[in-house]
Amino acid sequence: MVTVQNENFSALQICMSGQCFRMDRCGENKYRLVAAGKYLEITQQEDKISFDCTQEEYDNLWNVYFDMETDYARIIASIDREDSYLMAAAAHGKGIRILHQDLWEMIISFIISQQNNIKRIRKCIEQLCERYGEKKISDKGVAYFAFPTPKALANASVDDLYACGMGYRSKYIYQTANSIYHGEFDLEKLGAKEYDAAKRDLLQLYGVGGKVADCICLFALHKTDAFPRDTHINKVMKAQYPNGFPFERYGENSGILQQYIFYYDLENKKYRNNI
DNA sequence: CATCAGGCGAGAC
DNA sequence: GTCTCGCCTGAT
Repeated sequence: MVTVQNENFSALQICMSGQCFRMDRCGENKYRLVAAGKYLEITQQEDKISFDCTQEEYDNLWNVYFDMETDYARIIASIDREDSYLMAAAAHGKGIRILHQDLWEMIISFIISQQNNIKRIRKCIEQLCERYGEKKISDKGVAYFAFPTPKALANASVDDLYACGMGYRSKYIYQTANSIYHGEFDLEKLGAKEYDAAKRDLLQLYGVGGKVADCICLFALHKTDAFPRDTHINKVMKAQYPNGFPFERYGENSGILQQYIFYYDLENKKYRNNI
């Protein structure tokens, strides 16, 4: 067990911010996650976070995965105090962090995410993992499925993927998995590139358009200047930033602010629906 | 029953 | 380059 203290970490907000589809709440203050082929449980009481793993695993994996060395309070402090919408959004989602997730997993996950809702995206991904991922048992004896390898998905037919509930995205997954598995698209070279170049490359993948490419850049390659625009963000931009979002001011932190806005809008919607 | 979900590709112009 | 259209599926 590794316990750390951080005021800008909320396991709940990370679950709900929609960047990670394989982390969820499993108890009052408990959360679980499958990432990097491993299963992790987290308990959080206010700013005290306990990771149920060895110190070595924390240092080598989760410390990076959860972006623990980045000072999110400083980023929030850089927000224009006269921008009351952004101030409120950041205050509300101050425990969100931009995760360092697996590139291949994010490519497939965000292809699935298009024209889809978060609940069903999660279901689709679990379906794929159960059918094509390796079954594993954690140190504590919990059974889980790792995310499928490129080989496993490349060997699935379009019909198989259709049967898994991927719908019209089946052909995208099929072709993208194959072009990656057969080395026609090289994942290795992407990380070193700048945001613009990485995005341009990702757009070559069948089923990856501008929004999905930005999500991959932000959540896997950690290009925090990527600013994914979905239907919700577009609505907010229109309502709150009719003259444009101040990208020049926020530069490489724009993507982090996008997550605060996305989560804030999501929460506001829930609140409105519960009246 | 229509509309909408964290869009995208294809084709028309 | 910009616009329109069709698309799996489940929830509301």
